Amino acid sequence: MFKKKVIIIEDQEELRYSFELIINGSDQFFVHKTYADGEEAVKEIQRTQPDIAMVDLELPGMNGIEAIKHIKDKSPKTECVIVTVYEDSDLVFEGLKAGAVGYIIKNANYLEIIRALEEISKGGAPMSSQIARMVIQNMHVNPNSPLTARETDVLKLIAEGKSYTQISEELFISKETARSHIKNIYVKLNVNSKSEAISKARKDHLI
Amino acid sequence: MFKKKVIIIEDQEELRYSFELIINGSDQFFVHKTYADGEEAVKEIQRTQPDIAMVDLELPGMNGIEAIKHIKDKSPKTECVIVTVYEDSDLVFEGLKAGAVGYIIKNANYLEIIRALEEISKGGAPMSSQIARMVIQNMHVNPNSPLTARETDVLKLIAEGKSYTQISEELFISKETARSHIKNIYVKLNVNSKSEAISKARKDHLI
DNA sequence: TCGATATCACGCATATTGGGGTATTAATCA
DNA sequence: TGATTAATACCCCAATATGCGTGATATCGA
Repeated sequence: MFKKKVIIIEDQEELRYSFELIINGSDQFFVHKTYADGEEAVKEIQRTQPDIAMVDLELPGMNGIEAIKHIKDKSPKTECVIVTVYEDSDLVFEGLKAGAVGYIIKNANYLEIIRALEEISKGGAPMSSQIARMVIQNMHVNPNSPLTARETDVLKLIAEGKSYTQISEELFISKETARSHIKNIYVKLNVNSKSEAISKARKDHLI
Repeated sequence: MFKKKVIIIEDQEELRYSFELIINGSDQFFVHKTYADGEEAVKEIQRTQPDIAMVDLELPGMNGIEAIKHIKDKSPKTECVIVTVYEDSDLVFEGLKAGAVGYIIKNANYLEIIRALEEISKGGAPMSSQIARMVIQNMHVNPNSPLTARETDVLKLIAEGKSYTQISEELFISKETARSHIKNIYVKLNVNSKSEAISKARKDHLI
């Protein structure tokens, strides 16, 4: 079995070196190269095509989020893992959205780092239960919706891009009834267009 | 320190009993009551107000998803944790959306169960790295968007519910230019309304 | 340097949507 | 039982969005 190729993007030299030592000490991974900034790593990414990129979020110049975006763009198979000191920052969240699959805290020990890389290798995602909670919270639907069940049905169809006519057909009601529901939805959500309703609904996790 | 109140909703008697034994054996949690179906648990939930509810997804009658929704509705402070045999089913995903904060597999051992409950207690979310990956995958943005940068800007504003006029104002372009971009977006996404564009964009994670 | 693509811009006809009303029925609840 | 709410349905008119056309400029890569 081949060792997986890892690159490290981390501006703190000490940390960079210690990660490198730990990873090169394992029998499943090896560090191909380390970088002190995102620019150079991104420049070479198409050639290097590493299996895993460990990316610090707080980088000088190009930040980690941007680096992750570029990496996933030019080398989609590379799995990015965030390296950060912060436990529950929005930055981590943004990094995950940009394409990272998990994160490692900076003072992780030998075992935690290797275990995280192993999890990535077998298709999992390393993250603390706190971050997991944050992510899950973000996908919860609001049980205290101001909308009625029927209005929620209609709103879901709006969010699927359906027209008045299509909505009325799918719910077996007249077009005018669909409109009535939609008008009520607009009043309750304090909006006045379908797109605004979708936006508000997503923001408030109503659907 | 008070012990946390736990209820168990699980139709398999053996499993129900073994969970109960394990949890009652801990010094941080106690089982207040166990249920073989969702209906009865939901009926009593307002009175019982447990700290944690362990909910099987494959229940006779009312399924686990519905049970979770009702529980979060009538006792929002109760943290629900999914109990299931399946590792990466859509059901788990639905359960998380409905309000669960994590999940436990049915053949988890003593330690895993207690650790999961502890994580919930301290505000985390217990889940396997596979489920975590699934959840994260679901929030990734697609780096291979067919849209240009400008079109993506426009699409984001559409998704925020902005009208042609508002979009043109925010981007300092004429209304007609905004329309041109939108027309191009519609062609590329193969849709013909703003709502449809939003729907497609979300499905394909373009924004 | 040619061709493709992105960006910007205008007009007109038609379709869809939104604002403001009104009204009936069934169910729920105080 | 009387009041309230949800769900259903219709009308008119104005505003907005969409379809189809046309065309200019700038940029980037073959």
